[in-house]
Amino acid sequence: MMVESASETIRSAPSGQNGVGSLSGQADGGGGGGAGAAGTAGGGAGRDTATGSDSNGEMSPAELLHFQQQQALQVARQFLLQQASGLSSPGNNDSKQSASAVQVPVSVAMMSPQMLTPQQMQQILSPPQLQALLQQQQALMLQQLQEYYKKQQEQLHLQLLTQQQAGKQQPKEALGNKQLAFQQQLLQMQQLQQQHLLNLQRQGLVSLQPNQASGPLQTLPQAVCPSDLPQLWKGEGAPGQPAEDSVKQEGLDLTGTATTATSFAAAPKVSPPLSHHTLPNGQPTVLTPRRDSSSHEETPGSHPLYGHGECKWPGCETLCEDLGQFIKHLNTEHALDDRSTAQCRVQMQVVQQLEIQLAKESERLQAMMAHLHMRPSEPKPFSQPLNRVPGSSSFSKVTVSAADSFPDGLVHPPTSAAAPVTPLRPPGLSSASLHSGGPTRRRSSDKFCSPISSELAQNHEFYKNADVRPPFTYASLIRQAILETPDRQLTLNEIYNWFTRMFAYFRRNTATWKNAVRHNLSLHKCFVRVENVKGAVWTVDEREYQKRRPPKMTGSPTLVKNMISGLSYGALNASYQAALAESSFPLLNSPGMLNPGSASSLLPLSHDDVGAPVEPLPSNGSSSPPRLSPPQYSHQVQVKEEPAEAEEDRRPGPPLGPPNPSTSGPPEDRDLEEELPPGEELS
DNA sequence: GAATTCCTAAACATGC
DNA sequence: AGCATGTTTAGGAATT
Repeated sequence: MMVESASETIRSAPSGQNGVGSLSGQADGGGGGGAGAAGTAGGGAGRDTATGSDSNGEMSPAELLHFQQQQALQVARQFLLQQASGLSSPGNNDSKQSASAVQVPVSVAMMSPQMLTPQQMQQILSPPQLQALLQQQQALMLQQLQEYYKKQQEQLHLQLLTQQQAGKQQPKEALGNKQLAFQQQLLQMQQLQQQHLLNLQRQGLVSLQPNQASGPLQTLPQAVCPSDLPQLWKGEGAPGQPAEDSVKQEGLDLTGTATTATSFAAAPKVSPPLSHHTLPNGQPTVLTPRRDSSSHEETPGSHPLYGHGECKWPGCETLCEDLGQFIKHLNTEHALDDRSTAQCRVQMQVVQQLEIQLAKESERLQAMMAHLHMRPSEPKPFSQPLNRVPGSSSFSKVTVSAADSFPDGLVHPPTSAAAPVTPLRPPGLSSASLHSGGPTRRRSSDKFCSPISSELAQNHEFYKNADVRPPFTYASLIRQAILETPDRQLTLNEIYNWFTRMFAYFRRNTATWKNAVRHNLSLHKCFVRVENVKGAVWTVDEREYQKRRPPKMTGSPTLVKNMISGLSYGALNASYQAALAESSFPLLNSPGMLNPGSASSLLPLSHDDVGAPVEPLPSNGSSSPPRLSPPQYSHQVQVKEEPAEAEEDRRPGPPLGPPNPSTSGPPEDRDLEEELPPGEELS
């Protein structure tokens, strides 16, 4: 009877899982995105008319972003095609051909609505290739724009001077407008760069790409918001419409353009780091083309912006009978003007978004593969993007450790009783399984409390950022939390904090797991409540904890099997959900599961990710953390082996700990623990 | 099928 | 009253 009502509430509670809810919410957004895709066609169809541009302008930011992302995907797709066919094509191509080959994707982005999924893309195209392409495109466009703006600035300056001297009646306004437009361009460009930088920062890219990040962009204070984009597109939606109009509309908030100009003038610094990349086909990056028309005019028989009798300029599908006509069209309609540059700018952002997305997905994929024991046949392709994107280091961390531990399977050799898992043990997860959620079982590591510390150490970043349920029992987690502190005692609230700090999973459904924590604290004898100066604290009675560990399961094949399968599914499920969410609406879902505390965690993470793989950093790592600082230390303890972890379990008191806990901590507890260590399963 | 473990939910008590 | 903290009970699920 009571069960009924209880089960009802239970049902309602879990079903309200935030993650799912948000995901579905975003899925709805995806529907909107689909509409945005439809808007692609609509925009293309209506492009000929001014109303078409207006309809474009009606797209919501979300739709627009989705739309742009689709464009970006097409970019990659196009590039794939080129890679597959174009590169091996007749030898009539010279470097120019390769140059144009690079530009094709950009310009063809709007072409076909159907496209490859990011996953498909990644399967075919190696991330470094795609990345090189994207970066090169950015560099190209950036450089073009920069040169253009420079010239414009000079011209404007000259004009301004001459006009001021000659007389100022009617030209004043026009000039003002133009200057305004120019300044607007600069500002927008700057904002775009800024946004890119922010994106990178959010993803942790910056820390690993000091070259790019060290540009003048950092000094820019404000970022462009997605809502700016519709305006942008609106402005360029109507080919015939002077771009100035669109610029005028938004020219009001122009301020401080002087600094804008100067900062922008320094922008070229951004491109050099990019320009060193070579094309996937080995051709060096082309830096010279200043206007697409000139650089392509010599292209024999084809033009990257021309295909199927249509102009492939984004948003333009003008029919051109032959190449000559197209060239004319290109020079007239898509000359180097505000509109074209604006379009270029948008495209640039699309590419940037794609780049970020690609990095994310690559990480995710590798994490998935790591969990599934599908060792990437070619780790190399992923290594680069991964290095570039330490941001979501949760995955890169797993990835890295996976790569390290896979070859030998010894990095984290089965410690103690958990040994049987060896053959199938997931790289980053030494002995436990992941659960996507719910009451599913089984938290293996509880049986072998020792592994949990190393487990956590190894996958600290993963658990911290991925919304994946840790494979440990509440009891073991609580114990771990307590033992991690120098004095091995925590208040309830501190335990809570430890949970939320260490596991993204516990950042939601707080009522549930907090209740469980309290329940466990009360239920298990191994947790002893001690009245302390600061109130009640909880300690671990190690003897009791050992006692309650049944010696079973040490080699149970079935359990191990279940464990593994559970892991695979759990990890896959969680990652997949996250991937779905993010891949579908990367621009829309920000605060998602990977983000909690992102700002605070990103910086150290990126750094760690770089060093983690090789860093031995054996014993001190997990045991030395000063109070309340586990996040900084733990995941580096990569190679910590059974002795280390056993030791840690035995005496979680860090090196620096012994002095104070010996006196401050609950005496009885300490005694117990120090006498007990031999009982650890390391035997 | 029983025993055990773990998880989740909930009711209740207590103190601030 | 509201909240945090503890305690206890109950039931479901998985495993042995």
